[in-house]
Amino acid sequence: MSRVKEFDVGEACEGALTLFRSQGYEATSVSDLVAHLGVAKASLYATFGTKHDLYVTALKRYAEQADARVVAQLSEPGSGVAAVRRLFDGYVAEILSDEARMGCFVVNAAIELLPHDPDVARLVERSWDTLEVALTMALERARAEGELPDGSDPATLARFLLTVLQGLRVLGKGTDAASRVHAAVSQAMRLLIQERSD
Amino acid sequence: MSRVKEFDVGEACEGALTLFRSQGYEATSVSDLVAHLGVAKASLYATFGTKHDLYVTALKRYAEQADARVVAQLSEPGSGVAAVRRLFDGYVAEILSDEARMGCFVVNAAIELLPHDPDVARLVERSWDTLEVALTMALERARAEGELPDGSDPATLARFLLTVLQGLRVLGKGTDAASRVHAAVSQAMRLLIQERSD
DNA sequence: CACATATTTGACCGAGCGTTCTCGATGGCA
DNA sequence: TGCCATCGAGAACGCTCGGTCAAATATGTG
Repeated sequence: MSRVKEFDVGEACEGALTLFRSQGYEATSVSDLVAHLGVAKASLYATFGTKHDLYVTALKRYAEQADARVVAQLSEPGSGVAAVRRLFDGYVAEILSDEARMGCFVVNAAIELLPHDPDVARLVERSWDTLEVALTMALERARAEGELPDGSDPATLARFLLTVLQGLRVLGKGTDAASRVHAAVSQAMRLLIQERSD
Repeated sequence: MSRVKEFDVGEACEGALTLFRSQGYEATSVSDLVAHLGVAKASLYATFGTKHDLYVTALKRYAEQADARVVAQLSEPGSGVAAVRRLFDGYVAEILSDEARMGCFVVNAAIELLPHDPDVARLVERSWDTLEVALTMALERARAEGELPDGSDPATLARFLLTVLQGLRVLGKGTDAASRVHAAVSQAMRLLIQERSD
C-alpha cells in the first residue's frame, strides 16, 4: 500500500447514480460528474474507467439494490396477494414522493440506451427477469393458498404485473401522476382478487 | 419569392423524427441529421430553427398522427370493448414488428427529457390526456351498452389502460417482449370483460 | 528518514458539438 | 435580361466533449 484514497468509492458511485438517473447518460457530462462528486477527473477514470463503465456500474448497483428489495418483499411469509399489493403500494409511494421525478433508473436506461447498448441490455433484462420470477413465485404461492380465481395463470399474471409496473414508472415522469397511478394499481389488484369494484 | 426549396420539408421532418426516435435527443447530432436527411446544415437551421426546435416539431408531428389514429380507432361505431381490443392488438402488432425497436417517440421523449423540458412536457401531457379521454369515451360507450361488469368505472379503467400501454412500450425495448406483451394485453382485456381465463 | 507506490491536480489533447456565416449557384419575377 | 432573395455546400466559430499525462503530493513500509 501507499497513499490512500481521499474519497469514498461507494459514495461517489451513488452520486454518479443520482446524476445519471436524473439526467440520463448523454446529458450527463464528465465535468458534471466531477463538479457534483468532488472527485478529480483523473481519479474518476482511474477508479471507474470510462464514463460508460461508470454508468454501467451505477446502473448495476441500482438494479441489484432495487431487485433485492422487491424479491425480499415478495417472498415474505403470508399471503402472496398481500405481498403483491404491498409491492405496488410501495411503488406508488416511491413514485409520488419522487419530487425530482428521476424515475426508475432501469426504465430510463432501457429507453435511452436500448437496443444499442449490450451492457445495459444485459442488466435491464436481468432486472426484469428477476422481477417477473419473483412475481410468479408470489402468485404461485397465492394460487396454492386458493387466493386466486380459478383459471388464473401465475406466469401470465406476473408478466402483466411487470408491464403495469413499467407503465407506472413512465407515467410517474409526468405531472399529476397520482390519479393514474392509483387507478392502475387498483385495477391491477382487482384482476388478482377478482372483485367487481374498489 | 425567389428560389424554391430543393427538399421536401415534410420528408425532412419525417427523417429527423426517425433519427430522434431511434437514437434519442442527445445522442443525435446535427451532423447526423445532415448526413441522413441530405439537407444542408444551414437549410436545416433556416427551416426548422435549432436542434431543439426540430426535435419538438418532429415530436409534435408524431404525437398528432399517432393520437389521431388512436382516437379514430376508438371512436369507430360498434362495441367499445371491441374497439379497445383492436387498439391493443394494433399496439402489440406495432411493437412486435418494430425490428429496430425504436419504441414510442412520446415515451422516449418523456423518459429522456422530462421533467426538465417544458416544451416536451406539454406535448407529452397532451398526448396522454388525449389517449385517456379517448379511452374513457370508448369505455363509457361500452358501459352504456352493458358491455362492462357492474361497478366498472370508465375513467379509472381508462387510466389503468393508459398505464398498460406505456408499460408495453417500455418492455418492447427489450428482447423477447412477445410473451410479456401478449400476457399484458390478455389480462388487461380480462379486466374489461370479466372472464376467468383466456 | 528515504523509498516505493498510488492518488490528486490541473493542464492538455484532438475531436466533435451546435450554431453562424460566407459565398457562389439558382430561379421566379419585373 | 437583370434583379435579388433564397438556396446548397462547407468553412469557421467558440465551446465542450471524453479521455490522458506529467508533475506534485501524500502515505505505508524498510
